[in-house]
Amino acid sequence: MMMQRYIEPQLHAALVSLGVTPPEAIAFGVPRQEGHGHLSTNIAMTFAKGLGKQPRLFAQEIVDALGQVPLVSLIEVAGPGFINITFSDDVYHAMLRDLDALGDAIGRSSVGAGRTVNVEYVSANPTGPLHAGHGRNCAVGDTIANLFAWNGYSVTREYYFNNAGNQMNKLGLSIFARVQHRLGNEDFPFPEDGYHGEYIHEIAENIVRDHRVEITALKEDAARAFCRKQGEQWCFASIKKTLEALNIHHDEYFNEDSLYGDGKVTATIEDLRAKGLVYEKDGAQWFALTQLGQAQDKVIVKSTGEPTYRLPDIAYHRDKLQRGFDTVVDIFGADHIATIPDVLAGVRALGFDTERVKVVIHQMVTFVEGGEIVKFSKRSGKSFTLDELIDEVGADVVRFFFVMRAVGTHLEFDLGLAKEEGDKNPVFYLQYAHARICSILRKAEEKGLAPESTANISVLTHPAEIELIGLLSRMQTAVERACENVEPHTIAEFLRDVAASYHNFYHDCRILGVEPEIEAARLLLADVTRRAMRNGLLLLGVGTPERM
RNA sequence: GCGCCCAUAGCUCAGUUGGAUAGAGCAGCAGCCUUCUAAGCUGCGGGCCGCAGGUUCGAAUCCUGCUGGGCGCGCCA
Repeated sequence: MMMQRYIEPQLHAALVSLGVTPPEAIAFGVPRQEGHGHLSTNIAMTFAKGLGKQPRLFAQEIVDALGQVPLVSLIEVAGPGFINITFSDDVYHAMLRDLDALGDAIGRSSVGAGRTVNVEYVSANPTGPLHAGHGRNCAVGDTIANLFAWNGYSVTREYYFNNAGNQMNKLGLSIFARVQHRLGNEDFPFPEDGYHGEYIHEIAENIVRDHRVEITALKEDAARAFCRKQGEQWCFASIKKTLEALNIHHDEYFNEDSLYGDGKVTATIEDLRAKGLVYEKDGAQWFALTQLGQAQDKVIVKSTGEPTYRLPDIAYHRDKLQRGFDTVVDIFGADHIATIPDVLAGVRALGFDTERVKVVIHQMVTFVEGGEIVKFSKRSGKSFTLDELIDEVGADVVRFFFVMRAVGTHLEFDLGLAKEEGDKNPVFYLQYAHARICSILRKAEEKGLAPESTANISVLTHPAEIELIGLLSRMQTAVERACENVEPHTIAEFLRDVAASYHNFYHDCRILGVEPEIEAARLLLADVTRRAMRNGLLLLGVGTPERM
């Protein structure tokens, strides 16, 4: 598939003939600069010093040892000692054949075949609707899960939640107070740090409407618990509906509470204690993190007997590793950054290889419109929900905007640009390329033409055609690397390049109505491009419109 | 004060794991539709890659120290 396979064995042999032991994989790069060939290697420069030779001269020795290589039209030494390789068009034609033979599997890889991965994302507690900022975790997490799937891994998408803690009690109390207000008890105090959202009113209203008799008959404790349960159900329904709109579905909803039920929390602290990592101070149990190289010890069980979040988090990660996943991926926002080293140190102390755990931390999101920072919904003045964001700009734009930038950088979400339904919006650029191809294929069909694998593609020699094929041939590598480095934005970048290259090809090379042999070859190239674009968009969770 | 992340064109960001003359989009200017979708294409202008050292054939990229911004630093999660 990749170009380098047409030169690597020969290069390897040439190095051996010069008495050099080649590295396991010879490094190749695709030169940016026109005139530097299709592929380039710095192998001569990396060896020259150790051999006491001048890089350029050694490079020339390698080139001489290579001699003539089939399908290679030019090999030359350039710059400080690069070896630039220019292939004949035949290599591109062979690559296009290979791509076409993949059918709808273009961009897929099997590097992860037989391996399992658990990707945990979203994981918002059911205390309210998802807010707009949650969108990044949703889109990044789901795209990363897709990346693993496209690389052949068996993927479990997991949502971890806690419906038992203080926050849930606060939710219950807030709803209970609103219910009391509606039942005429207007002086009932609203909890100090309760939830003020509009949805609390909505939940209370539902309870009064549907459960008036029950709620008035219950004692206060039971009524509060009832409100909490109703709140949890409402919030979860809301969250799932929002995720559904983004086409996100989890396989597993893991309740933190279940870790207590089956004794895993207790077992975890006992195991840590057995290793001498737990001690008592001021009535609380402390986790001796300093013994594990961390800055300070932390409380792991409060003096009230309740664990802090660290303990169940360690138990949870141990559980995931014990479930046998080869890789465990956590998607967190930057606000959770401080907790990760503690949890990993705990898991490691329990004898697990934390190399298996990949933590992806995405930075925060700022919403901007017209140069102003947007923090609250214009409609309600309350917090800006993910639902509202989807309503305003559409699910495709939401998913794309949240993954188009590197996860490690702060993201500026330009609402003005996102709402733009025209040429300025980057997601439309990609979708337009796809729709444009589909349009051509429809037109071809009207003429009784269809893309055929048997087309004589050797007539594809235009630079725009060659460039497009070269780009498409790198898709699988792009998908593999995006997964390995957990960098979903590189897929967005890659697709932009493919779309641009296709638009160029479209502009320079007429497809329909030219000489039949060329028409057939270009039709096939267009269709291979369509399949690649379609797969890329699916990978990002973005729609693949056939008309725009 | 400590930890993690970030700093690249007027703005938003890429930068192929250390490579050759640092690239896109937007904004600005100038062009291209009697034929396949102009939501497209082409050209022009725009840079001390935050600052200062270091590592080496070679640094936007790696190391150290500064400066400026973000997120954390609880017996909250």
